[in-house]
Amino acid sequence: MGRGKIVIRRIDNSTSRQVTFSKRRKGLIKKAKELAILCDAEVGLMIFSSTGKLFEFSSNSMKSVIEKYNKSKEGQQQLLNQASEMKFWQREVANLRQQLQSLKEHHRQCMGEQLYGLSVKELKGLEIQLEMSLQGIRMQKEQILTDEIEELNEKSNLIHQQNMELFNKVNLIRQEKMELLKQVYGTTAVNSESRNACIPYGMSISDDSHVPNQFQLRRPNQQT
Amino acid sequence: MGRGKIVIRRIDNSTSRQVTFSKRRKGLIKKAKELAILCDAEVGLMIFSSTGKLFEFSSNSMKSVIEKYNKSKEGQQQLLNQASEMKFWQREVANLRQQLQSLKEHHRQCMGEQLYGLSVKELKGLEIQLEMSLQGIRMQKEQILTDEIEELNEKSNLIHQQNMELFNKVNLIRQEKMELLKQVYGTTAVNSESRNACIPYGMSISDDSHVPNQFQLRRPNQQT
DNA sequence: AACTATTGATAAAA
DNA sequence: TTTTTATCAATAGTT
Repeated sequence: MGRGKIVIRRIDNSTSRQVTFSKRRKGLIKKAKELAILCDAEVGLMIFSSTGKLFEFSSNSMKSVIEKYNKSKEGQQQLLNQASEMKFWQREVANLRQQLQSLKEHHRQCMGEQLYGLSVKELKGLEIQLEMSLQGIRMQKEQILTDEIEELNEKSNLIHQQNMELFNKVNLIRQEKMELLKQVYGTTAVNSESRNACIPYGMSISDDSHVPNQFQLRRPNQQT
Repeated sequence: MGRGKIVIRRIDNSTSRQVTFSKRRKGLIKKAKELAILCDAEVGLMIFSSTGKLFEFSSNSMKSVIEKYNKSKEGQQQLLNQASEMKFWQREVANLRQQLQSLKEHHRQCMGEQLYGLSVKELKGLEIQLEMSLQGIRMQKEQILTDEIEELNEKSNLIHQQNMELFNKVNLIRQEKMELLKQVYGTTAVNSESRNACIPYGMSISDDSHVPNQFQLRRPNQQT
């Protein structure tokens, strides 16, 4: 049908191909429409050009045609698989919601709310549970505090030791200095200087504890 | 193209319609095929006869054509809707799982487990929370017990009252009987009978409480 | 299903 | 792209 017969193979000339596409596409859609009307058929036609542009015709809606197609190919096609997968996720959601709901309720009861429906026995169970929990928490708390105090004590001991060493060093140096002064000026001038002897804050030579006041913490085994 | 022109409307004659369907369907599919080859296009064609039988042509696979179609109609069509709905449910599942997870963890911490990462401050918070919960639970428990005791006391009072009434009735009847005996036999025979007077268990006439022993329960306001 | 007169589709050109 | 026009293909009605 045309000025000459053609063989059915890809048209090489791009322009010519485009023109033919336009004409034949129109014709195909027209014929599809006619078939649907004349023969009371349901037709769906999708055409993508080589550049990806979509042209379509459907006697009703393309959606219903595709649905019908998928239904017709029942059991093996994507749509049904998707449907069952969707059901799976929906069931999963329902299940999780229920779990969450019941856990929330239980948790609330543990927190002393919504107790109205519970029996004395159930309440007693909750009470015992909470007492045990409380005990665990208190033990943990005390453990942490104990550890902290121990650590602080060790630090304080270390610092005190350093302090004592420095103190001794200072006294040693002063003594050496006094010896030198004695050699230079004689004995009288030395005694007045000893009043300014270097003594750490809160510590006297007669103090036997050898621990400065600011580090005098309670020992762990003395606490509550 | 035929022996005569026709108008495009549903063919009334069933046989004629069937024949035309067969011819035009073949032609349509042929032309679709030609378009696909000549113009390097992707074509999908679905035809349902009025009796529901499916005829199809697709240049590649119908599945890929439908997928391409849906992708082309992005956001509005069924398949994508299904995909996005699926994504919604999957997100919902992930979300719920996380909620459940964190609630479980919190609950476990409330129950005195998995306390290793918590600070003293957090532990103190938990402790206070649990103490409050415990208080609530104990109050609820005691409320129930109090209510039960009150109810029992009311019941006991009622029963006791009935008991007293019956007791009085019995004594009245015995008195009447004694009067009758007195009239019949004189005074001597009567005294021996009075030893078997009907007295309720645990109750004597001199007992001022008027409450039988088995119902002597602690009053609610006397308890701990 | 086959035949054919006729119409409709379209290749090539503009 | 669309129109024109010469030709071929599709098919309506018939057998």
